[in-house]
Amino acid sequence: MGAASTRQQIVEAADRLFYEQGFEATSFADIAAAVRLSRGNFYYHFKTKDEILDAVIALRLANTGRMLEAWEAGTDDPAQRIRSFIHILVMNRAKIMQYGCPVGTLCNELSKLDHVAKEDAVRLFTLFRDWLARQFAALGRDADADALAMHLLMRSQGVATLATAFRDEAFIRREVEDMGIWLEAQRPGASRPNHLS
Amino acid sequence: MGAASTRQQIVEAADRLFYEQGFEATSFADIAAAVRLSRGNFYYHFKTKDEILDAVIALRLANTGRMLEAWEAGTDDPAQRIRSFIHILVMNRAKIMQYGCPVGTLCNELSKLDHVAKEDAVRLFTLFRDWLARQFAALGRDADADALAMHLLMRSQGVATLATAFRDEAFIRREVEDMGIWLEAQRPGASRPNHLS
DNA sequence: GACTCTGTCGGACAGGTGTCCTAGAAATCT
DNA sequence: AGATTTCTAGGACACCTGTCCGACAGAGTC
Repeated sequence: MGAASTRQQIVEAADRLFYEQGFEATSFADIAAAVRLSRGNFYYHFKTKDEILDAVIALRLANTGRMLEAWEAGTDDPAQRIRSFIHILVMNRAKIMQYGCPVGTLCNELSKLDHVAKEDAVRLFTLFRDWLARQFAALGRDADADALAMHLLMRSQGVATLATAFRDEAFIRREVEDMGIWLEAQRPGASRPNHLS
Repeated sequence: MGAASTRQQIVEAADRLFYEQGFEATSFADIAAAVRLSRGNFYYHFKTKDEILDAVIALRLANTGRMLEAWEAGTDDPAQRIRSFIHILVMNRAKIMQYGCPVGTLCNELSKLDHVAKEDAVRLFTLFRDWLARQFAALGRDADADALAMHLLMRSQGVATLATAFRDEAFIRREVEDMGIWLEAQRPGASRPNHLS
């Protein structure tokens, strides 16, 4: 098993632990135990804990990018692509009810710690934001595409937070359905009492 | 200065620090320094860190309860009361853009830590939830009052999370305005394309 | 064979953690 | 006044943190 594989194992274990326990609450020892490696040996692969965090964020950025590309390749209908985004709330409901949204909770934690990697973590949000905005633009909502993207992002974040607090699966499904109805109302020409929703 | 006052000072400092830095990232030493007390002396007032957390949650529950009562006493119009709730996003925008929502971020952190006080923290959400549901019921939406309350809570949580990530005040104001429009559409008899929003 | 490079180990290091104790100051009561 | 309770200071305790080092095993190269 070469170095690349070990390094990758470390990053993947850190990715999972940072999500499930939080960045601060996860120690070198935790990650070492998960990969079954001696703690001191980490110094060879990563000089500091922040370096691991950078690697984890880079991994998440890559994974997210691939996911968005797959959604884009899956269909030509922008609305259908947006529905793919909405659907992750249902697909990942079990983990979300336990640990929240990986992006939102990480950004929150890094903000509180005033961590240097905070901006990097926000790039995960930006990835979704820009992708969603492109879909809304393709849907014919060029003028307010970014506002619509932020609105949808906001909804998914709010759903994740409350789902974690109340562990309420029915709530997730109800709000996801409502997001679908909202999305339908965004098609140009549809009757829209609200300027956003 | 008696014990009650010192104890209160400790809890208030812990309240602020838990909000700004997070529970895990705040040490006894941090709180001691903030109150200008010797670290070891904490044992007299609080046996463990969890006891401080309990006291902080109790303080927040009391403060929140008082705030809700004040909103209720301020006007007889349920819609106006709900607008008071929505308005805290604008009023506390500076702190929210830096540290997020005190309730949401605490619940997220305690969920990840699988902390015993998690349920107590959720009671802060429940306080808002039940209060909002009562207002929606008074507005004539008895059947789905709780769903509407959760929907509004979800929106405020989502706005807080994204506002922290992007530090975007215009986004807050735009979404707050949209929440006002949404609220107007919830009056019984108003035209509503969505079953919730 | 000797040599280098890569990867791993076990442990050392200084410093911080939550917790806990004891001695004494300060306030209160009789 | 003396006695008693309330509060505080300072530091000890064992443990854990992120960081870092020196020794060494194995593979590949000359």
